[in-house]
Amino acid sequence: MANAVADVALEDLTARARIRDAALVLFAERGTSGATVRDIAKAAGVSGGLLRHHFGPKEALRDACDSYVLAKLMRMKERAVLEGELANPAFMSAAQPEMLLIYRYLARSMIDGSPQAASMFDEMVELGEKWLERNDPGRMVDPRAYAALLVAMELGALSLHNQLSRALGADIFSPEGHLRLATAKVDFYSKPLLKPKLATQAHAAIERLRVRSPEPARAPARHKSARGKRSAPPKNVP
Amino acid sequence: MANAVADVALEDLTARARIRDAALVLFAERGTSGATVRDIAKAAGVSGGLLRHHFGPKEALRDACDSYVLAKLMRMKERAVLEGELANPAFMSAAQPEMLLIYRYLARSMIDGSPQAASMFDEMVELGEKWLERNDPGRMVDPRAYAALLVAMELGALSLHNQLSRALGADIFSPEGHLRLATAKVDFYSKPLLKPKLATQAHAAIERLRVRSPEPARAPARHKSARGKRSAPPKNVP
DNA sequence: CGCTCGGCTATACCTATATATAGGATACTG
DNA sequence: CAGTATCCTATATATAGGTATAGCCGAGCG
Repeated sequence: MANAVADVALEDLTARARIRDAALVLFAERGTSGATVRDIAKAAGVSGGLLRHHFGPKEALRDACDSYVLAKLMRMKERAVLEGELANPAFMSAAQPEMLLIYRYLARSMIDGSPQAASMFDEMVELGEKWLERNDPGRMVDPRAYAALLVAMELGALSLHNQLSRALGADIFSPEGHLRLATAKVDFYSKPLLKPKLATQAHAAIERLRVRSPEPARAPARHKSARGKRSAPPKNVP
Repeated sequence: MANAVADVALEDLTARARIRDAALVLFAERGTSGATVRDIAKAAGVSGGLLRHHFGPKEALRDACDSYVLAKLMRMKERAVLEGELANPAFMSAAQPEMLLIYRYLARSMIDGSPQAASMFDEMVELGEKWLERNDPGRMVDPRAYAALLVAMELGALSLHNQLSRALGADIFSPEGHLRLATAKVDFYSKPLLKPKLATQAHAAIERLRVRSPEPARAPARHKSARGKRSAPPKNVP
């Protein structure tokens, strides 16, 4: 558990800070419902009562963690305003270990879905959209959606760090695994999977769907699901 | 609540199937620890005892869901072998509503992390890697890592569907939201964020990090992080 | 009819967990 | 030194939730 930061060092020596740090770790690892206050207290080396004394009910502890992470992100944001860190594959290199924890917590809380997590997500989307508009004005057909997708994918991949690490054979938070992932990220962000021709085809296909009755695959009213080239008729499989 | 599929209609009328379907939904929504057997039983309209009668302990129910989803995916795989669905932004259009549920369950179980989820993830990575090798042989420097990242990002974005939907102002599983997301995906997969020059720079930077003893880019001399009982191996790196 | 058997409910546990309170120890202040 | 405010532990309480069991009921079958 990383102690927080130098400039709040004094407070971070307190039990309160230890509790918060332990909560960050366990919430990040197991989620809100998976982490128990007892385990958090034990991890922080204090009694459950003290935890309650400082933070009150579990949800309040959770909120405190959210606020802490939010503040951290704000500080980080002002340090590298709109530098395009989202798309910079080296941005994780720059992060201190405590920042990795922050990001893991962030990714997890996005899934659990607290109100603060929602606003953090939106904040990041906003940031990404502005960055897009500044660096590539008008290149994407829907910058907002693009930014949202970008953030969701980055955070989503992060929240799957366990699977990712196993598939890669190295913890993506270790130097080795991280470098390997960074390489893949550069490829990912520089070599388009869809070639222009395919892309225009795809856009056209989407446009066709958009114009048509916006009833994608669901059963259209009365008739059987006639549409769709692969409406699988009753095959009999157990 | 989508009943499973037409082609197993008979079995799906049974309470056992209703329980399984309800479990799929609740596990997908709240995760393993967040969903209670009581809630699942209530959602299925049966008693808790019957649930236990059919599936035994909670973990076994969870396993049954995993197996079910795995089987579904296998069937889907054989239907569209290596068709590149991962990278095909329209692949979700083709999916029936029940498939959406399957994917949501999949994404969630990746985070909770059962053994079966792990093998499913690996399977998808394998699939993606083969597809890469077939369609763009030798284009990516590390196809394995690339495929893993791709899968993690796709599934990760899916697992953040709540945030994504809110940021977009439309449920990404609704026709409207889905189309908007599909458009963004086409852009995402066709318009590289990193231009070639930047990409080579980034690759070079990573290479430098790889040879050197990994030293974080901006590591301001920080005084003792001594208190941490973190394992103190030679390389102190993010 | 009387029997069993599988699907099903109701209910009884018992542990884990969140919540709450009482009281001890320590430091700081007058 | 007395007092008190803060930090802290130990313990109690209520509830939730996973587990387990006893028994009902309707269908098939001799």
